[in-house]
Amino acid sequence: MESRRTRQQDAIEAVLADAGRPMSVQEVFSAAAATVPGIGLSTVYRTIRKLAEQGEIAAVAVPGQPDRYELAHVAATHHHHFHCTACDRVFDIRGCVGGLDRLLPSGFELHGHELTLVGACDHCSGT
Amino acid sequence: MESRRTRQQDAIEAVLADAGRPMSVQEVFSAAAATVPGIGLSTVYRTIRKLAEQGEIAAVAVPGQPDRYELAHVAATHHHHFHCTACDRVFDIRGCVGGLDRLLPSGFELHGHELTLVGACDHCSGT
DNA sequence: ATAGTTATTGAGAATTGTTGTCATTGTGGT
DNA sequence: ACCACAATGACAACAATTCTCAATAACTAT
Repeated sequence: MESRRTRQQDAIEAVLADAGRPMSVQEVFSAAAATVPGIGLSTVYRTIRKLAEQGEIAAVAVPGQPDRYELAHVAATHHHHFHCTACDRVFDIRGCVGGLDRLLPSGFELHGHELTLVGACDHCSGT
Repeated sequence: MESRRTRQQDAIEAVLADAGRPMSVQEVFSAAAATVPGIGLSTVYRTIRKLAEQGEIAAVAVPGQPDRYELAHVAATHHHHFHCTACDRVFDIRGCVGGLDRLLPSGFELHGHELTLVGACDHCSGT
């Protein structure tokens, strides 16, 4: 055999699929524990790392915080992120910026890009 | 007194000023040790954290890696970053994208943004 | 179904990155 | 030159992640 499907893996992928926003390992762990009580943190780390290596999920970095992860097919539907500095949550945003090639120094090869808007979300803004 | 200027702090700020690209704490530590032998890693962490809190330097996040830091006056000269996935270095890129407001969901407040291009640098690209 | 093989798990040890503690040092005011 | 105390450096403590390994459970072939 090469690979075995398990309850744990299904739960983790389901959590990421239902999330709608990038989640930290801890968040995935908590959510997955609801479906599979007693699931180990190691398993969540292991599975997320494997999925990331296989390109099934993408990592989203926020300064001073652990990475968040989201399904790659979501990431592929080109979009970006909004980081609320008040509640520290990250939201997905649709739409994209163009004309990035003109920013590229010569000799550099562009494979992708990541845009993060920073501010306050609807819940946290005074508005 | 409120604050005392020291050799260590000067060295750390000098390193960041001369760098020309965002540097990790370890990189700053190594570079500063050339000027101030025996400088402590704690001091570098402490100083960088203080500078970040004061807004003198800005943190740049890269998935799966420790944050990098760069002088805020550089960050203020609006620019963005290029992350070479081959050598894992981060470069500053001049220029900026506009029209971000149209990406913003209603109720959200935009304070800033961070764009990271991903690919291979001139040194690592096959070109 | 049943049993055998082995990929996967969960618990905890080990690593790595970062912050906290505290006696000692050295800056800046007098 | 002296003094008060902010800053340092060594190391402990903590946090996030990876590694290790015996026990478990998914798949295969009977």
